[in-house]
Amino acid sequence: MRIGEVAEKAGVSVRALRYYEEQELLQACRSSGGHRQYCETAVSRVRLIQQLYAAGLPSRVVRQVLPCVDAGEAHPALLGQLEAERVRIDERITELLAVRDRLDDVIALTRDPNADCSHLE
Amino acid sequence: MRIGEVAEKAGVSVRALRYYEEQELLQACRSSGGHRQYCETAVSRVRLIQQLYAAGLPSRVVRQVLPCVDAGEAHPALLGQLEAERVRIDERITELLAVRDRLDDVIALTRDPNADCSHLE
DNA sequence: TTAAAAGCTGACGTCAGCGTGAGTTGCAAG
DNA sequence: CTTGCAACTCACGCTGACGTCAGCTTTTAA
Repeated sequence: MRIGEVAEKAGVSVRALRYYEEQELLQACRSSGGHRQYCETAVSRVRLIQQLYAAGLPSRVVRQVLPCVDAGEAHPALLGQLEAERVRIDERITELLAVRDRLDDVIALTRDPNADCSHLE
Repeated sequence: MRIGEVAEKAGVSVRALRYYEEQELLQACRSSGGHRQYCETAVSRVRLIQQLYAAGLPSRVVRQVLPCVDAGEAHPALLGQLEAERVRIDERITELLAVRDRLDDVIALTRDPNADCSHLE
């Protein structure tokens, strides 16, 4: 596949794909003319990268995590970092749930002034 | 309270508090010499601001949302935006849960090669 | 009273994840 | 062959939430 097709299927920009390669997150071989050639798994790989970004991981961490997801295992040193990231993600989830509840209260109160407001303050 | 005390209690930098004031997220009256004076509620307000930032809201949205949380209600126009933000937060939570499960699988496999790997690929 | 600590106001620096030209080349269709 | 889109490589720009340094003033502890 060529870069434009991967970009469209994965829902990201061409620029983003070049950036991922620069960050060593996504490999591509080259045609004789220097054009990038992606294999079929590239699309799901890009989706995974996006997911990890969405989880707040910076690219240097993504770069370390990706091979582990591929291999299904991690070096002991990395394992600690993975667990730390897991904790951070868990904290993010907890925060997001709290904020969501708070937003829900505001929305509910706006619609019905007698609604329960257990999460406010 | 003075700015240093608020910063310490809320666990943010002094610079951040000045930035919040600049963004009109946090008010402070001034002493005769020009030093900021915060009321007691400032600390929890800062925590709320941090929470909203953590939810991915940019400061212009936080600026709109804060009075609604205070009042427990929102203007109709804003209500739509709040609901949109709620949806976005919900999506983030779903993504984070997926990534967490994936990380869990890698961690589990690393510790025990026979573990279940239902979330990988 | 005086020195240290804490605050003040600019204003520039940073970092990540791309966006956005500019100028050049590859490649498939007519 | 040539046309025209798609890709290529620099390389600078942008945005947001602060960090940080400079130079000066206020407050507080000794």
